[in-house]
Amino acid sequence: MEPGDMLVESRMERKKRETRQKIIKVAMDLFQKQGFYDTTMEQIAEVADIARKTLYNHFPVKEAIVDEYVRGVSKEFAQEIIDSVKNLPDTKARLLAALDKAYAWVEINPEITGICLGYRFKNMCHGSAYNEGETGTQRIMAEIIRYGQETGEIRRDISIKLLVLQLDILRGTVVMGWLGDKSKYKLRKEIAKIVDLFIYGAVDRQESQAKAGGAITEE
Amino acid sequence: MEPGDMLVESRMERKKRETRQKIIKVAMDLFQKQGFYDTTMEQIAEVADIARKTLYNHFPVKEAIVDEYVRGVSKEFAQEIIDSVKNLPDTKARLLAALDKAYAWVEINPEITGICLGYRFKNMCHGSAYNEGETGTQRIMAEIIRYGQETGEIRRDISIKLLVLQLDILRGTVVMGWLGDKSKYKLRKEIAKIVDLFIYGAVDRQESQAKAGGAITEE
DNA sequence: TAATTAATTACACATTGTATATGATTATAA
DNA sequence: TTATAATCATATACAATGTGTAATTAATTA
Repeated sequence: MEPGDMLVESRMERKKRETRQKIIKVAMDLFQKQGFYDTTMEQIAEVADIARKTLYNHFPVKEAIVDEYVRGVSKEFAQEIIDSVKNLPDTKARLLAALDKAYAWVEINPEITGICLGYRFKNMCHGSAYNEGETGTQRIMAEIIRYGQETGEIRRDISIKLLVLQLDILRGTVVMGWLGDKSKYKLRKEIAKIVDLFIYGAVDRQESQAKAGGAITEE
Repeated sequence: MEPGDMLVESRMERKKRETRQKIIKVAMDLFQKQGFYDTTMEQIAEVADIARKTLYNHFPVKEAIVDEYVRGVSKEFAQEIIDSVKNLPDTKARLLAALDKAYAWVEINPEITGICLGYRFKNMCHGSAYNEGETGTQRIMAEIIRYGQETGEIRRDISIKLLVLQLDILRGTVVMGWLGDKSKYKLRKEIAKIVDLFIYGAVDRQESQAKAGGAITEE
């Protein structure tokens, strides 16, 4: 036994993690090549060289593989996105810029995005999809909102958690809508509306609207 | 051929509708008796006295039965809820009262509610769950918001459709959260926060908050 | 009545996800 | 080191979902 071994993952834990990683890699490759719905768990197991039942031990449903993959990707990009919007003038600009970067990825991976969002929304009431661990996007939004609260721009009588939840849900909804009809909506424009609504609310505030230089209007 | 026959539904259409209604009734009875997940499509078909394949012709997945049932119930109650909140002082009070009534039903039917919301959220990008026909709850919220716009209380630079969508999603999210942990959250209190956030937004408006008599605070 | 259209049905099938028992590895302790 | 328990992988079997196809039945139209 080497020093610090009990802090590091044991051999068993490591092997398990390696299997998970391999499953994710194999599965995502297959999804990309032949589509999510035309790829069976059987096939994934075969290519990953494990039993089908073992696959189910790691991921209870096929969607869970996509979910974990997306979590990984978004966590990877979270910090650099946070850094890149830090110096923008206000919360609205920061949110728009951050979501804009996130959607660059979404536009390239529409199918994966749809699967993942559908899975998370469906299981929203169970811990797995929405409570276990913060998403990269959620962390980004939490940082931006926390900073907005510190600077006095965002109200402090509502918890960050609830604010992030609201924003995250709205974001997801817009993306889902866009996925259903990509021609109709311009993703960025829709997001701009939602962010404006999130920050200023549905109330009609003549004076504040003037101050903000006019809100986004519908065409 | 009797007069006005082409305006009325034909025999075939009527029989089809009757079959659908029978399926819904049979299924909901079974769900109530033995739970949603312990009821199979086979069993529903058997009790409804139709072939399993016929059942799938009417409802592509089991959840769709629940969805249509809930749509029916909510449409039934929509008008009377709208009427009952008409004379309240402002939009916020109207929304709270309306949602309060809706949640009386939710609290009695948690399983059905969860199934239905999960199904709608999952298929948000396809027409079926969120675009085909207005929900009762959506109609209620649309009416209240439209009235709020007329009286100048709610901003008019964002379409009713988008406002309703946002509100509907937030509502659904809160309910889903509550379903996952009924002990922790008081449904009404959570809703009150969400409605406040929806109307006034995330921005910190010192003067308006004073005017509104203080916003809802977290405990 | 005959022809056409639509719905129901029976049948077969691929796939999903679970339950159960068994073998293989690893961690823990005597 | 050996024994023991725990954990993961596996094989097998199974109930259920959802789909595709073709045959049958019912309803509409001419």
